[in-house]
Amino acid sequence: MKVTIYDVAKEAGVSIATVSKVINNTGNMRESTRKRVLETMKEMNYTPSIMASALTGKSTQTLGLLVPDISNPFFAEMAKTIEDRAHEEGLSVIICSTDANPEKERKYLEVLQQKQADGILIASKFQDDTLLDDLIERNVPLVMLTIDDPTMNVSKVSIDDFKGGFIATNHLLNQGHENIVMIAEHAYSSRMRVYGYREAHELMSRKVQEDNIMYAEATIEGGKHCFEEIFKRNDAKLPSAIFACNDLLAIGIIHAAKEYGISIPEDLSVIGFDNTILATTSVPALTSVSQPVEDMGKMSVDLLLKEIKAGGQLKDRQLFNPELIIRGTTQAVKKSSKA
Amino acid sequence: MKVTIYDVAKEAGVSIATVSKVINNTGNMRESTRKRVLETMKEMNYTPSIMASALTGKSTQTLGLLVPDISNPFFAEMAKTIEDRAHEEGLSVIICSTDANPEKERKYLEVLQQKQADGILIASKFQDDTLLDDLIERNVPLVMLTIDDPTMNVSKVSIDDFKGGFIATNHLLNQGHENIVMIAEHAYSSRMRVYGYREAHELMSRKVQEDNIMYAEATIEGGKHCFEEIFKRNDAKLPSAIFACNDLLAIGIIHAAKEYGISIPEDLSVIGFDNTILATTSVPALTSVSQPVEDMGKMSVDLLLKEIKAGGQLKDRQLFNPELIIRGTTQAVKKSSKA
DNA sequence: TGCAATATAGAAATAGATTTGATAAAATTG
DNA sequence: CAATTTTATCAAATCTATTTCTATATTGCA
Repeated sequence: MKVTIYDVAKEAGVSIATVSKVINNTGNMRESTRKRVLETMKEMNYTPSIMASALTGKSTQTLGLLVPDISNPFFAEMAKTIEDRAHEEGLSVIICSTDANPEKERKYLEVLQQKQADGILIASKFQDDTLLDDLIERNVPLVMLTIDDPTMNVSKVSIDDFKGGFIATNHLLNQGHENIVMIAEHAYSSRMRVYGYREAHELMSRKVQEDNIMYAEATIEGGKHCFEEIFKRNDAKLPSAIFACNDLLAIGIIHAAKEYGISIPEDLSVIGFDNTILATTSVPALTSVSQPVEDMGKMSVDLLLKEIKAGGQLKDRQLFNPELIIRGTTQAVKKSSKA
Repeated sequence: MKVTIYDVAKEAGVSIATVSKVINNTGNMRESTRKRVLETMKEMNYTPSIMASALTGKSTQTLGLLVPDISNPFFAEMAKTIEDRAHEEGLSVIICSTDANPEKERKYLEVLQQKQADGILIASKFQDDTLLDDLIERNVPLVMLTIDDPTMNVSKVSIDDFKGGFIATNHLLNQGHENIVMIAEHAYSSRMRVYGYREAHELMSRKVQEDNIMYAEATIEGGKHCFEEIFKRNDAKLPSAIFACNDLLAIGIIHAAKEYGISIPEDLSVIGFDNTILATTSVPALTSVSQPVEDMGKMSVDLLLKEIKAGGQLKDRQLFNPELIIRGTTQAVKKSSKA
């Protein structure tokens, strides 16, 4: 069987209390004793049982990560950096895809608490905010990732979504596009990106056509549907550019456009968001607003660790800079068509 | 504080032993008692502590999943289906990306055992096979996923890689390609795919040029490097088709080809493997050998569950069928060039 | 009715740690 | 050198379950 603290104690000729102190580096102790115990532990290849230690209220060395969908490359890439950083610190990560399903949200949160996760990283919007409020109230260490919702009083790591929406729209406007459709998700980040979209118009004294702001699910299919809906509108009003709130949507747009015989970027410019691997692999390569995934993932773990130490009292906020990566799906409007 | 078994026992007016029996549905008991305890548990919103229960040797309701890299869309998609299935069964999944790093392999396995994972899904090759041998010897419930290595005496879920290699190569040969480069990974699955590649040649009485079988890391960069290496060869010997062992490599090939002014599929046919989202989003869409990711993920969890019940003694083997999805990156050789 | 057989419930041991309070040993002080 | 303080160690309680064994209570059958 597994070596326990009792075995070590017996072998080293001390009590289990002494061994425990050596493990946790607490209390006073003769240097010779500490050394002897340490050696015995090594010799016997002893590792403390996390279960037993967790039972007494100690940490489980486990984090929870809630994402909408791990098969979305953006979250997969994010998960990778989080996992890397966590493992560096000796923590494991339990990943949960909520699928924007309130029932799953509830259940996963329950499971994570039952498993006594030391802290939870939330990169998924919650249908039911009261679940989060409950966590906050009970001081569960929490960091919200990519969700900079000011109504939530927790630590947050995200990009400046307002700026993200602004630079994308601004780029299109500067290229001469006048009719720009924006496709948003039903998520907090999108709200701010929409404001950025508005601000860009405002600064150039352009009026926003309200029906140019559409909403869709963050999937390729969602993008296709949107395109079809746009296409069904009055042909005269067809946009010359579409700004999608993530790469999946943008890819969907591109696919649908191809089916409809509309060439990109000649007839239609497209901008995505997140700058995932999909943006680099699509042809033409997708212009996209990049989030510094690695920095954000690393920061979110570091922040959560601090939060855990502070007992969920910290409430920090880290804002990163989005960056527009210009590739092949955007193009200036030809003067002829403008005139 | 949290409600414990003691609280429930006191409230229901029974001993903790009785409550435990109700929880685990063991032992005999008056129906009225069982009902009363059940009601009290519900009223008090009691959930048993997994830590305490794990301490006595019970399950932790946790699985480990080892993949080479969760940010590779193939494994992300696989992880999603595994996670879904596991959660249906009330299990959480700890995901670990080994990055083909022996040090990480060792550490992650150690962590999973320390956390008393009920079972481990391995979808990552191991540099150090002795680590796995050790697990097998100690009857740790194990399922190898996408790795049908006959030297390993464990449960396995994979596709028929031989067939996968065969149908891809066969398709190219039938299209009139005579000089087909195959890019493999250093993984067991690739070995079998290479045999399939050979068999396809054999059946058509074609000789395999040994230097047409190349090896690379499963990344876009790896694909690019390969292409450059091929290109550096004698121009006269340039292949008319490349069969890559995964989509990332194929995408890398396509990118590099573009840089070198070689058009696909006119000048060069490309086949990928895994049929990930990348295959559908690339332009032209990538012809790829599809693995039934959902079925495989689900099956691997089900198998692992059985394995757990059987105490790691089962040793089942499930082989799925690969399917060639023909898209836009493959094309028959023009007769003129053949003649 | 009496005794064996069975059903029901609980006391106590156990799992592997942490932590507190007590005690013994060593060091310090007057 | 005795009295006091400090240091080093351990016994025992605790955390929240599971499980075995024991003690009643109930039932069945002669």
